[in-house]
Amino acid sequence: MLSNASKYAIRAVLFLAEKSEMHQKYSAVEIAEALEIPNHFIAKLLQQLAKNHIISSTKGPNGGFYLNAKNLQLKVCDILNVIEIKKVFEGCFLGLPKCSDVNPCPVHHVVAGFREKILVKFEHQTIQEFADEVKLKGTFISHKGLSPSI
Amino acid sequence: MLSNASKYAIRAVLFLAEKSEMHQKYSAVEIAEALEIPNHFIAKLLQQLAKNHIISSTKGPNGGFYLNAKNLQLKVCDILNVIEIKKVFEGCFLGLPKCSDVNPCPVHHVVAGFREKILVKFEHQTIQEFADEVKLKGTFISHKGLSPSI
DNA sequence: TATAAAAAATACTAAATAGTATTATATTAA
DNA sequence: TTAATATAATACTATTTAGTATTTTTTATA
Ligand code: SF4
Ligand code: SF4
Repeated sequence: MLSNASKYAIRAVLFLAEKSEMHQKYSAVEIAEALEIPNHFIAKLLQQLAKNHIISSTKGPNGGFYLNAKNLQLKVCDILNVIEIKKVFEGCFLGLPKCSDVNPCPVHHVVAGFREKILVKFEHQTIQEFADEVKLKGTFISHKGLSPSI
Repeated sequence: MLSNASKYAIRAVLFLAEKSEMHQKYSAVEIAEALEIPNHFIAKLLQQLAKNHIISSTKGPNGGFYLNAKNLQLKVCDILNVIEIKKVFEGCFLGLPKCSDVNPCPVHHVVAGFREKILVKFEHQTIQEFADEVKLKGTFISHKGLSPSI
């Protein structure tokens, strides 16, 4: 549903959000290692995000990526709008035409309901809030030392 | 979420299910034209389905693809098991590790709920039932003459 | 001001998915 | 038994997504 690129980007931003209180910067390499994401791949994504002012960066020694106060108030879907080219929640789940509540397909209510809910989440929840929720609930964003559960 | 291949396959089977009362056979070309799907692509998918006994076929003049009574009692997910290589509903939506109800990610309940529901649909609803529901509710499975709504 | 650290930019390879073309085989019916 | 029709099989090309490598630019600091 989401591309690897989008998933990586979200996790990287969550990582930076979690660290944002310390006002420290993290290099692409550090982030890649922490999240076990391909080094150069995440670097490219971070650059795209920085270019679009979703995250912040400074070059040179002691430089790196970080989130400022403004970044933290952006929405989760702002990340997706940069990384995910094709709109994620568009297009028919079954490739059928003319979807509507009038002539719904057998999965209409399940799919439409899901899309509605996840979209509201992504459009309304700030990166800050998202990260806080992750922290509060003890969700792991790093695979390190964990065997995959799914 | 689903590949084009899976979507095409489902629509093709729905098409055959709808026609199954007439005990007529349809060539790959006819199906492709009716559903506006690439000719050779759907032919290949139909062959795979026939090989795995999800649909039936006969060669030669007046041959073609069709569904017998047994085919109609198969489940929708039987189609996906043939076409979709990687399991559709596995893997974390956000690429996070250790998903569970104990430490849920911010979209856990939305995603887990959706997966549960759609999986139940696909595993329990027969092709016959699926097609009947489509017919009853007037869902379009062909794009012909329709401008896309989404 | 030289050096090193890090982002930024560019260019590339690999793998997966999507789609096309060609040939072989089976079946029916004239 | 030959011709036509349709599936079946094989092999190919194109596009998208994923991932890698190399070079350039910026900047802190020694
Ligand atoms: S609800 Fe059904 S018809 Fe509508 S977009 Fe989703 S799968 Fe397609
Ligand atoms: S519920 Fe959340 S943590 Fe679990 S698989 Fe889905 S996205 Fe990942």
